Amino acid sequence: MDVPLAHLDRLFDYLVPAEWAETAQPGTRVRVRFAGQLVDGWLLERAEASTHTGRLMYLERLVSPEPALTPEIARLARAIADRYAGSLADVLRLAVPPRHARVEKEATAHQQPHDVDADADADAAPDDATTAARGVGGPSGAAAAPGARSAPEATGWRDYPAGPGFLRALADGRAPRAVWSALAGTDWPTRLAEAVAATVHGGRGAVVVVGDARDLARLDTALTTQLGPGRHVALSAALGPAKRYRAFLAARRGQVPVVIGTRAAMFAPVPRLGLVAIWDDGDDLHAEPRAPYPHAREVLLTRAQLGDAAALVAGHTRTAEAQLLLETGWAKEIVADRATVRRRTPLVTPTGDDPQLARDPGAATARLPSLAWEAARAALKADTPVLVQVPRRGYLPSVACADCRAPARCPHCSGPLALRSAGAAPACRWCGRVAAAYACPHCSGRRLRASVVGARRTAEELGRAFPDVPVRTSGREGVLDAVPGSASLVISTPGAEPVADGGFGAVLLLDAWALLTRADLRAGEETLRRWLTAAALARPASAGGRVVVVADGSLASVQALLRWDPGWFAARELAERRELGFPPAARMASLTGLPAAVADLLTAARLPAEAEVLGPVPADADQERMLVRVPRSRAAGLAAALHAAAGVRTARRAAEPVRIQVDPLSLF
DNA sequence: TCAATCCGTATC
DNA sequence: ATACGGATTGAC
Repeated sequence: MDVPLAHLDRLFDYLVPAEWAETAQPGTRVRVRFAGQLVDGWLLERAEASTHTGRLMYLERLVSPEPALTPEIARLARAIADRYAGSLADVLRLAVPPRHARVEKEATAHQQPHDVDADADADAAPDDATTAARGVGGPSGAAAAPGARSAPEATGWRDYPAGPGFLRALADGRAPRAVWSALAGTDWPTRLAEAVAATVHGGRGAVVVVGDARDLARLDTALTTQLGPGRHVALSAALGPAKRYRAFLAARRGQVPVVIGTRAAMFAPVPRLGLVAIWDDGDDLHAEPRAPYPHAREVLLTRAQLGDAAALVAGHTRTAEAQLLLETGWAKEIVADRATVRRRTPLVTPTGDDPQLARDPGAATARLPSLAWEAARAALKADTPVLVQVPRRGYLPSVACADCRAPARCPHCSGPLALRSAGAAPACRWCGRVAAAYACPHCSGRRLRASVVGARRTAEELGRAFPDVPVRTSGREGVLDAVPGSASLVISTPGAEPVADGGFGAVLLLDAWALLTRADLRAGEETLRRWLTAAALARPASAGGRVVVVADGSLASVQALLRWDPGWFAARELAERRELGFPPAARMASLTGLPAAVADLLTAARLPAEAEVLGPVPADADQERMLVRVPRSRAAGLAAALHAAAGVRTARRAAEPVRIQVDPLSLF
């Protein structure tokens, strides 16, 4: 029932008019009269009789006989609603794209026998399914359709001792679960495509989720190579309603065994799901911003669990959540041995942003320590491109002492000082106090400089330093996909780094301090993720690849980068979160709303005995935020209690909403 | 004692 | 939003 009220999050019985006795199947969309109004709903089950004692109403309308909601996804949606203290209706809105009647009709044509004329609208590929398969789960379903290529030799997985075994298990129809730490320079789209191909070869389907459109395009290409055309569809919110529903239907109807996409694809139905995979699960794009705010990794892992499918959590880095999967024994790691890691990784060197280096005559610009400058010069001289990672524009520029370069910290709370606008006095990003008369505690200097400057300015400075070299930028406006393997400077914000033909000769990671001082539980993890993602684009050390990170070498994130050991960092991170009682070691929920409303919800909630209520934490405007923490063993109880309490409030018509987020991405 | 009205609550 | 049941009120 498409009503947002928490206390109505349950099933309601209706009579099915005789004329729809056959067509009104589970999974179809219906319209019903509910409390006097016409509302949309899903037909979830057919039954002989109802336990409802009151009078039953008839279905008002069968919107379409298309069973868009499969039993697997219905069950998954209920599980995700329960996990995130949300309503089934909210999850279903995320899970099933809006119906597009014309697409539904036109796509029916594709199910007619012999209607496999791919040329009719070849430009729509790969959205269009063109295989001969009909129906889901039949003995000659799409996954085993004739014409499937034999499983390709997935040699790239041999770099990892557990890799070939994982692929064999996929092909054999088993359900292995793994956390994969991809090697630097690896062609990860091809590795993922190989895993998918092995699954498809074994007669099953797969769902793969990546963070953004660029990653999706790369995976799309790799899959077409591995599986041939027409064996998969790409789903993303960017497609637009018609294409999106067409791709969705192709998967739902079993015309393709594989769905790839951004998080919009995490609920995509595929016939006989055999594998779910997520690339770069630390990317915050995987967190759904709409209620109940499910994370793609959690949705996919729940699917694997419920459907007895294999799972692959992949990335250059490793999140604390992935580490927890390993430490609980739920998944096994796929990592290369140390010798292979060393052979594939660039040489990583930290360099402090200290005054000695800055005064070095070799340092041609104020921002670039000499070591970074040397690495760039050497790479350009070898006619290889240089990648410079700079913080995204729009970040508040943090400030440092202009004399000794020590980060300027708030005298009251030690938070980072930032310039809100040029010329204004710096203010603390944590407590908001304005530091009007700042004096550096190290050298008593009174002058401050912005330690984070926009990408444009960096590009200008570097361009001046290397006048004969082309400078390209990749960022918000204008993302580069790839650059040639010849000498050039590429200035990029995190996440927008292009790949370079043959790899970058040098990668410079600037302004680490801006990333590391973010007031966030995940700051360290996120910093390492961005560094490894950029550094993985460099050539191996043996081919001259160098990475210079402008940060203090004693920091854990820097250490992890130097050693190229994301597993070590993740274990450390998880241990720390265990100690502090933070997710994923504990389960947390945040409640955001007007103080009275939040208090009201907490009063109504019958929280598990172990629950701790923390806060309030500052939130927007007049809102406040409370955190509730329970041990992982009480996670289900916490979600149930919060959902029930939300139900009590909606039943009472409490006007002021409270946003409930389980495992919110940021806690502070 | 009974009907008209009000209020809270469920919504098949 | 609307409909229903139970409680409340006021008139006989």
